[in-house]
Amino acid sequence: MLRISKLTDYGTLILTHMAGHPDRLHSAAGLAEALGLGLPTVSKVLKTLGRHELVSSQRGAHGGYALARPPDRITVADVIDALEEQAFGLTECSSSSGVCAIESDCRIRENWMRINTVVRQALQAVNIADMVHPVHGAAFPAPHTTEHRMHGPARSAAACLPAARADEQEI
Amino acid sequence: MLRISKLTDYGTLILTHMAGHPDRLHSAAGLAEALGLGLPTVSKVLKTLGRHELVSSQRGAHGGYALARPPDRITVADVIDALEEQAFGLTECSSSSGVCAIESDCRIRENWMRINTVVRQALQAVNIADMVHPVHGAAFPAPHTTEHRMHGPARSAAACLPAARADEQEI
DNA sequence: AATTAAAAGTACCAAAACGGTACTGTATAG
DNA sequence: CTATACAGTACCGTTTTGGTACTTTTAATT
Repeated sequence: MLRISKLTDYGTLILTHMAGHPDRLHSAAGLAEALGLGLPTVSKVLKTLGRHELVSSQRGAHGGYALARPPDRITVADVIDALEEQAFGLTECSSSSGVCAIESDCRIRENWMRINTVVRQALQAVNIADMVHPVHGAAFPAPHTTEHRMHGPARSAAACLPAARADEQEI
Repeated sequence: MLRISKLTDYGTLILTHMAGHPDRLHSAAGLAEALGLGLPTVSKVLKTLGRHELVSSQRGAHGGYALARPPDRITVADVIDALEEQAFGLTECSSSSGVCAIESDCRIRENWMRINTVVRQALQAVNIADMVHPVHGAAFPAPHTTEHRMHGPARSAAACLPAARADEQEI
């Protein structure tokens, strides 16, 4: 679908919130309350982010989470990498051998790799610190677009979109 | 998951094949055979592509499909737009009103819109004609990357990837 | 006109992914 | 030693996805 999962959206939301208050430690419960998300969900996201070393955790009473690095060193691509992995370590493609040999069209793969690289670079260019400040200048690359059919993450973003077809969240 | 759906992968595969033989009309059956895909699947993809005016169709005996425009005017973004739509015209976000009001964090939405724009531009920069020719020069923008963990579409692309974690297909 | 080739439309179903929740375990502060 | 808060695992309902079948419409050929 080329959409971003809700979990990823929550992740950016959470990290952005934490980046806005770098001083204190954030408990999962506190974040859940502040952002209007379910505690188990926030917990799950934070655990995953911790596993990928985007946040550090302090257990026990008065524990909580903090950003593992300065927010300008956590990119959107990092968040996606952490939260989109979900499951499967290898797939039918590597097991069921090559059915694609037909017609030598497999150079398309090379092209997709290029495309992915490009997209990835776009995502790497945006970091959490950028997200904290409302977009003002030309902070992001290439601002002028003609047709920007937007979409919007799930709760945070999409919840307040204008109208029909507002979801979809396709990039 | 930020992955591309198989249908979209098939779409680029089909269009690329057609672009390689611009002379003749292509029947769904012929394409299915040439690319090693199921006829119903190819049929479905072509119908959708037709609905979005990326291919034109000629019905009846000796009918078939042809590109609706020169391959260099069909971008990957076009293909994605056509094939990723699948279903839902509006979603919970527009119906269940705003739960996101909490904490004013909704400026994140604006940032996501920016990000999406950037990604979209990357996808708009690649067209079907680019896919026909094996990547040679710096045809695509920004080639040099450090970490390009690839993945790969489903049959065409991914089917011949190296090893573990080869799927995922995340962009 | 009949037949045949081929696209168009609709509907359906199994499998997988997503999103969310619960439960149990472990560490730390007071 | 108790309350707090993170860690891990497992589960389940819902939605998407991918694929198939069946019927209808259009056009060429004989």
